Amino acid sequence: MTSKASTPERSDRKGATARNSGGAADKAYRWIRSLLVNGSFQAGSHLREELLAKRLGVSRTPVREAVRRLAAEGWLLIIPNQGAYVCDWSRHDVEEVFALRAMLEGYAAEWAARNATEAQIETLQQLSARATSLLPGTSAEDIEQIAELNDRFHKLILEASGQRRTAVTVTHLVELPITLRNFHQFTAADMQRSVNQHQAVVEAIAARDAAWAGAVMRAHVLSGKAIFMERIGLSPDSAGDPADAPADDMAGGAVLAADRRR
Amino acid sequence: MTSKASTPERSDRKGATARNSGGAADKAYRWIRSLLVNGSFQAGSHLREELLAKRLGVSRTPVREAVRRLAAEGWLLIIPNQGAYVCDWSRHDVEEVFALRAMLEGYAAEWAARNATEAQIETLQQLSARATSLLPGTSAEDIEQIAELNDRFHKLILEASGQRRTAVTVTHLVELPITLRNFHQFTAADMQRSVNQHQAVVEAIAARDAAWAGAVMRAHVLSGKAIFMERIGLSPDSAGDPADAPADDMAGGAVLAADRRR
DNA sequence: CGATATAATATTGTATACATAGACGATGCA
DNA sequence: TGCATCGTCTATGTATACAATATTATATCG
Repeated sequence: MTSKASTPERSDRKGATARNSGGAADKAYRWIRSLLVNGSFQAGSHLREELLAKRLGVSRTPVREAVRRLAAEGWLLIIPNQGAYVCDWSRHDVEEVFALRAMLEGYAAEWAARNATEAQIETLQQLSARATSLLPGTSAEDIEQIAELNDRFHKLILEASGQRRTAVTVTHLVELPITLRNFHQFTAADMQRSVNQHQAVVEAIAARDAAWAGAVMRAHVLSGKAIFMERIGLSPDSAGDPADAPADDMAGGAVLAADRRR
Repeated sequence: MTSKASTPERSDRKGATARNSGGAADKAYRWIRSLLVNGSFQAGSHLREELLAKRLGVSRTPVREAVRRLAAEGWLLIIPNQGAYVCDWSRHDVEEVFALRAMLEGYAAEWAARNATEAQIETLQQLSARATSLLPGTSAEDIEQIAELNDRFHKLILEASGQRRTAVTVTHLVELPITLRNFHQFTAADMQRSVNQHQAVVEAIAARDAAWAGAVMRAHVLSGKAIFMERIGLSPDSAGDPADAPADDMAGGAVLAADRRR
């Protein structure tokens, strides 16, 4: 390892992060993913390459690439010679994702406590403070703002941890349940608690206490899971799925997924 | 979730596992991956689609798909409009991978202790026993056999855990460092220890003791890390990378990665 | 001689055409 | 009616052709 060969030095000019170019494939990727996040596709529906391509004004080739990528990230299930299907989420899947997030983000927080620069810690404090200042946060814009700050907070911790592979895995995991989360809102009490927990995470990292930071972060994620489950209409530990409104006909995208079969 | 729509019921006929078809794309995927595992490519080298395609006797299209998939799994780094480069592995990367494996495989072992069927436990015991019987295992075939049993053991635990997303993540993580591991052999003592640890894992699972199973598995993975680091020529906790023989010209495949640049 | 601009070349990205495999429906038969 | 087989048809899989972009070599200017 660490060969002397002419590696592009990794995160060079366009950087590893900058897979986001202006290409048609990336355009297709972002578009389809946004539809998945919106819930515009019914779970289990069959995505047809040509339909997507025509709708986007590109050929099947970049669409194929986007679809494969989304499948690798867990959004779609590809069956050979048959195509891509939108994954549906069992209660068990959701639980697994939160458990993984707790482990991995906890791990990242531990390393952030060790590796974060002073500037990064400063930024974390600012993000946390700004969220606090918005706090009662009943209006829609406030909620949007807090959610944005929340995202940046978590992303910065992943970055500060210096654990790259962990970061990309978590990023994929985090985005998946958004599909469902978007249909519900957090109560003021939930947000209060979340913001407080962020504050605690910052304290632990600033104190360079890895174990503390990890523990607080794990608690934070699992607390989020409880809220999530409740909002979804599932009690945090019972089975079954009562009242599972699929939130249909949104953005008119569902038509793309029209499935022949009954 | 759990929609009533006509999902292909997930792991149906060809199953989610059976992305391994006879298609050219899968053929290309397996071939390129085997070269990566063998270390036939020098780290940092540029993979040209047309070369790979010609060598395999297929067109660029399936090769492209395979390359993108390998990039998603962490083998390659794709830079837009520039192509795919073989990732090189820093000491830090290797450590992160083992840390993740310890977490995730430990988690899987916990769930295997809860969820494994009696038949699965029986199989685990058999795998462990067969490895024990091969034990001094000095010959090349013995080592090969033990490695094979080892793989099946770990895979079965992942399967028995019922944690699907964890399983696929781990599978990707596990395969990555093989690149380097293949160039070295475990000592008899190492294998003895590994086999013993497997035995302990089986015991814990058979006892349905999740905490125990998780702890033993985590210890097992981290023990493997120590062996790995030593074999690679890195002391388990010091920095620097002395004696980094790239093990060139293997299987004649390195020619594929001939890089113009100096 | 060195640096910069520019042309030539090579490689990736996208579109289109063709091949192949699975799905759906019709037909024949028990 | 129920079931199996066959044919058609749709969607995916692969190959090829073309376009756009990056890299390398060359030439020109300071």
